[in-house]
Amino acid sequence: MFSYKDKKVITIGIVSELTGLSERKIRYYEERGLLFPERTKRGTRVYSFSDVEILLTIADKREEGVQTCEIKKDMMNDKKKSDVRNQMLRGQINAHFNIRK
Amino acid sequence: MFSYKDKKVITIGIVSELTGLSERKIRYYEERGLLFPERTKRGTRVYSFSDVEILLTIADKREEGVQTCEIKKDMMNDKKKSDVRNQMLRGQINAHFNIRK
DNA sequence: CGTGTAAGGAATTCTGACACG
DNA sequence: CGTGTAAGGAATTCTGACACG
Repeated sequence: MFSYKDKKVITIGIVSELTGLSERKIRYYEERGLLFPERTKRGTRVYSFSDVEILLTIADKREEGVQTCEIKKDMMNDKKKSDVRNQMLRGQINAHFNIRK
Repeated sequence: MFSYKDKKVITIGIVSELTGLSERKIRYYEERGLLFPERTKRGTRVYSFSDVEILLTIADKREEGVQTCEIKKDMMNDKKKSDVRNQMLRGQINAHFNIRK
């Protein structure tokens, strides 16, 4: 359920190299609620590979001129869809096991 | 072929938290040739999740009193074995495709 | 709105060395 | 051999703000 992909261990400097985005931009997108890094004890932001992927998506949309609030809506929608998908999957699994019972 | 697990993106402070090992130990095990972090442009060491796993293995062995050179030999052996395994697998795949041809 | 930058402080990382054993 | 520590410097990260637009 929890893989390396979601483990928050990458500091902002590395994320900046990985994405080509300035630290300013990365912090700003967080401020806008587009991603949620964790913090180390001392307050340094740490990101996951998933966060890096999100940032790359944001970078693409920004290049197209899409505003951060629009990007956020899109991401919420994608999340909803995948939530629905997960619910359906769970339903199917339940159905499967009910038949077998 | 190349996954998040092998991507070198974690700085030594985070690795230290993740493994419970002091930075001194982590650098020393590198000096002994047990793992090979990369460096950022500015010279900071960066590690992968694989490196973190290696360090946890080292920590276990060190607790048992095994010396670093012994640990290194073991790791070389394990590597050889998995190399052999990979060769065998490749052989099987080739055989499979030869039959189909 | 989105992003750059200068500012000052606090925490990080690096290397080479001394210490103990 | 394996690890701690103090030392000094260089690079990182953080926040709040001013700037432009």
